Amino acid sequence: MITQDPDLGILAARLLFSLQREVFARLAERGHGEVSPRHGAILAYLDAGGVRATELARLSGRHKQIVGRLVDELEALGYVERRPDPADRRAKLVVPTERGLDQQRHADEIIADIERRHAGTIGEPAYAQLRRALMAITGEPAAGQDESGPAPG
Amino acid sequence: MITQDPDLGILAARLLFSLQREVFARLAERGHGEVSPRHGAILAYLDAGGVRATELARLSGRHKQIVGRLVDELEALGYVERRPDPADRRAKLVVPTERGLDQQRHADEIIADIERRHAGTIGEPAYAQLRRALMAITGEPAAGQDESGPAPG
DNA sequence: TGTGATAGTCACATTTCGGTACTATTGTCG
DNA sequence: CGACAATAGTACCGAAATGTGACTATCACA
Repeated sequence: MITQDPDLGILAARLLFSLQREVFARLAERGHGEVSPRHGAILAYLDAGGVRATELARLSGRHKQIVGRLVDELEALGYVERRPDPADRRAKLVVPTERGLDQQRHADEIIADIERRHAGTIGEPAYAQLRRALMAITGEPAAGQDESGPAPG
Repeated sequence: MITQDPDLGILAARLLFSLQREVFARLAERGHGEVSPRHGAILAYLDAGGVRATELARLSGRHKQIVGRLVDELEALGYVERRPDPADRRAKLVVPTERGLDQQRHADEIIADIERRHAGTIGEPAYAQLRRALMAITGEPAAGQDESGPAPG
């Protein structure tokens, strides 16, 4: 419970928030200072082919109203646009713009850089195994809330 | 970016939020349904000897006003109490009550159970190494915000 | 064709958060 | 010893984020 032997929740919180801090700070240096970690829940799941809002809500674990609002903001900032889904006239596809794709490329680079640094800290094989272990443990997208709330006790 | 090859942020978010969901759901079944993940930032760092609010703010990465409010709530719920710090008359120690200690014991059990399950999934040695790797990578408490904000893109 | 379910949005209330300002106390430096 | 900057904690207030319920349009299926 103490810093000496932190529980899994503390470790996960540290991992997530230190990553968020660094990613968005470095994104800001590269001309993407208007997106906040809040938008990450959307940005992280964008696909060039477009994704439905409902699917984004499912993946990110947020309510669809919140997804709608985040998409509004990203649309106003020029990161995504809404296009009608040819397969379903009720639905709209959230598609990244050129700026959105640029953000995605930068975010990928930054995260890759961070991952390289971690690999350097604990060794390539250990890092590769960490990644595999995390993927095995966290099977599917978190269903409840995906992006907020404190660490468990 | 896609579920197939999720980035580190997505993995960290899944790990944290799935853990939070389960821990607090199971705490609710054990008579601790009034504490929410928000309180986790405090509960996770409580110590029977008492911790100063400023220290809790530093550990959890939250503003001291927020820590004050969370402590207010936990105090009203009977989980902690404020005692004057004999070493500094400005400061107060946040000390867990018997109920707070009970919550801590339950939370520890639940987390231990989850960790056992994970160890069963990927194997004891792999899980032990996962834990070591996480501790090595996440050196000190997250400085910025510790407990909220979406996943990075 | 009719019925229930789904995609998305609007509007409202509630909760949560961040910044400024303030008091009390401490430590430090002349 | 006395002044002054720094720290611990709190109160207040506006801003931001979230959650709920209701509504329209469209789809799927019987």
